[in-house]
Amino acid sequence: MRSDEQRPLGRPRASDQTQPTTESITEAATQLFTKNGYQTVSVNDVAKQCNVTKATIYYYFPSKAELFTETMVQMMIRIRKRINAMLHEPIPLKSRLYNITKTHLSATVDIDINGFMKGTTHTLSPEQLERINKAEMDMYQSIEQVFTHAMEQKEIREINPVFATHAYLSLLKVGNYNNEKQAKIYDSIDEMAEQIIELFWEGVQIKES
Amino acid sequence: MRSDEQRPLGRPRASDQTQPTTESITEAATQLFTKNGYQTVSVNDVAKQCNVTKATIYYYFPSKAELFTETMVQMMIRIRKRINAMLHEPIPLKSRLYNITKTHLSATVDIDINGFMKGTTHTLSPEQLERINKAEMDMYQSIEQVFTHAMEQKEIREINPVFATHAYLSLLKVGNYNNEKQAKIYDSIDEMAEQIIELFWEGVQIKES
Amino acid sequence: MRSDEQRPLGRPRASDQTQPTTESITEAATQLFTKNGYQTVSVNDVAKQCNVTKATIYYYFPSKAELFTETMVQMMIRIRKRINAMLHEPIPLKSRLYNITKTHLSATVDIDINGFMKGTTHTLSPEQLERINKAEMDMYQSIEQVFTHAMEQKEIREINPVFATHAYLSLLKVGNYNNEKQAKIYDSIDEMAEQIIELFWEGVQIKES
Amino acid sequence: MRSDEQRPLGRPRASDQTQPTTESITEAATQLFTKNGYQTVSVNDVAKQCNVTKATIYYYFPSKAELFTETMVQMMIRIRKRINAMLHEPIPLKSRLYNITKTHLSATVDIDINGFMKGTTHTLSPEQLERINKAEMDMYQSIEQVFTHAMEQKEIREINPVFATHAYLSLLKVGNYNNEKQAKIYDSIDEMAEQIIELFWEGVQIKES
DNA sequence: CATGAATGAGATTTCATTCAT
DNA sequence: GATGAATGAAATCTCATTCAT
Repeated sequence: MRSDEQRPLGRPRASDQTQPTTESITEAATQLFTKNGYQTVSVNDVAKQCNVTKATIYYYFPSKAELFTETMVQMMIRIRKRINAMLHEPIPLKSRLYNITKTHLSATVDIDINGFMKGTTHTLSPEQLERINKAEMDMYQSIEQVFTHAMEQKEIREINPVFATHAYLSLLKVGNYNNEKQAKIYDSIDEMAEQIIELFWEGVQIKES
Repeated sequence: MRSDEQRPLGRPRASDQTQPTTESITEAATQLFTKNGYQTVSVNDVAKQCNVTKATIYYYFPSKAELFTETMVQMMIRIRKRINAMLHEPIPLKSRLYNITKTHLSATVDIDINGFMKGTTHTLSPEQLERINKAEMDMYQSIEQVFTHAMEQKEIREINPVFATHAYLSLLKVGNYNNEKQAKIYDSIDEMAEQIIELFWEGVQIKES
Repeated sequence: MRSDEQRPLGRPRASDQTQPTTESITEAATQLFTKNGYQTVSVNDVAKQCNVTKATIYYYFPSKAELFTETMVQMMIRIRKRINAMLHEPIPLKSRLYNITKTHLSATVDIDINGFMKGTTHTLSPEQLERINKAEMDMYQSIEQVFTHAMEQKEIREINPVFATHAYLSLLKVGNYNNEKQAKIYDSIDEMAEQIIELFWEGVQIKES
Repeated sequence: MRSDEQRPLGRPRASDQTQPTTESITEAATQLFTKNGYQTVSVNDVAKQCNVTKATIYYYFPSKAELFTETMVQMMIRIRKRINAMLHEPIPLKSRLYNITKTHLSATVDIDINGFMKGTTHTLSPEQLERINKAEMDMYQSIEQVFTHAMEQKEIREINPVFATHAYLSLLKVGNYNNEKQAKIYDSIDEMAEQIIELFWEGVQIKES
């Protein structure tokens, strides 16, 4: 179809292979879904973004809902891994959180699950909702565990670890807000991260009486 | 569900009016949009919820986008007023925040603007986006002012008031999370509010050196 | 509703009365229908143009189709009268036709019945179509008679008078074309009229053998 | 009319294809639009006429306006070609015009552009209007050139060729009128054509003084 | 006399999905 | 493995029309 760029004969070299189709699709889907939400993004949008046709997507995924589910779950698994790695470095908890914060603020994808789940409840099957939910929970769990551990070590004060986790992640989103709106709160990611950690850390620190 | 109360053509008799139609529409729209987001909710959904037809909605609002915009703006104005009133009671800032938190957690509507704005950027006109944006900013501003004032009064530590505002509101959303998911973090709203305020307050308090 | 322009008390003076409502409606309708055709013009368009509401139009006319029919018929009656008057002045036929042509070219309304009747066949009732048809025929008839008479007087050659009529009116429309398109054929109405009559007259003249 | 030949989902089998779908669509559209005008004809009407669904039409044409534009332009190109061919046969101009007239009167499609353009100005984009306009102009141009040439050859008298063109086409439409109304002017197409050419030719002939 | 409120039917358009190739 | 062609269902929006006031 693109006759101007004739492909040479023979098996293409490995380096020429850019990416298996499934991956291009998932990648495009991740980007679009997290940015615009489930309803707004059409299967065609995803197809265009990765230069295939709608039908190709249906060759790999049985439905839009499934594509979304898979995409979301995979994304959360990736995020969990990334967080997990940083969560177990041999440095003080505050520093670990600081690093995670910085990494997250520089990442393009958003962690605001609730945001792009808006309005999927009626469309996704219970089983799919459950899978996403599980992935989300898993993502939180390692953080919760770290908080629980830190509490035992008296590194932080007595606090519901689930609450602490959500409070922390919630504050992370303030950083995302920073990116989207025209009026930035802080100029640099570093400063933003520092302020977030500062507030959170004071909030969960052991109170000196 | 429809045929039991088939409304006749033409103008309805004046007698049994309980609420002006515009209000029923806005009310239904607020509920649906905040719960499910812009794209998911169809004009027909709104119509059904308030027992009128699609056409009636288009009689009052020129387009879905405009209905959404109006609804969001009005909602934010209401929230701002409510917050504003509580923000200026003659009690310590921490108590005022606690009250706001409690009120907000018991309210049905959500403050997670970013959430239901997902995917509206392509659909709403720049002018509409701007209106919503302004209403959002206005909503934040009074909180910002209170923080600025509190800083001057040495009630809280030196901190960017915009950041403080967003951090506070972000933590509020942890409460909404509490409502939606099956696994509640805390059983009572009071406890939830206490924990939120506790964390936030420690985070912004003047540090004793 | 327009509080800035308070109407004085008492019965308004006769001169203040601008026009009976029916007439404003017919006038507006004539303008819009002839310019844009039946389907394109909504009842609301007509209402706006004459500063009343849709309901008012329905107070005077039972349906859009009827409004259209009435409007068209009245318009054709007016045109017929105008043509008729000029058709019986005591001057040579060629001059009479020239005058009619000039008058018609300066008039705003269009005589291209077929044009704005496009697509009304399915919408108008047979009876309404018939009324319009009759008015159209009546409009033509007086011209036909004049041609028949002229033939008897050997003022023009033997020719089917119905054909002559339509040929003449057809040529008239060339003038309307002149108005609408950007590239005018002739600058002045006079010149246009002259050329039309010249061509037509030569075409129907008695051939000198 | 629908249920007897319920077409299954998906791509149809290749075997029994008589005509590419695009062509069926354009054909149906040409017929309907020229007969009933833009506004009256719904996309569904076109779809039904060529036994596909609305969605299929939108698969090939991005909008109704575009379908209309394409249809009109293609039709005018076809007409132009047909006229052009006859316009350059090596016979006297009067005979060529006679042939064109006869052919046109037997054709089903109408040349009355203004007629089915009624009310499209507000709906079509300027670019679409421009395309149609250009096709129309192109259609006229070859006729104009022939008249200009004939004038130089003293085959016809001095006359504005644009005017002559429109006058000729206008007279052609008298023939269409003949077809539509119940009361025919002449019984046979041949006679109609003769009369039209007779009138026109006398009208543009060199005057013997 | 005139209008505001409401509706039913239908128009245009989008989109997830299917299927033969 | 990938795609072009086609569709059904639904969404947004328009409009002629009705009716109580």
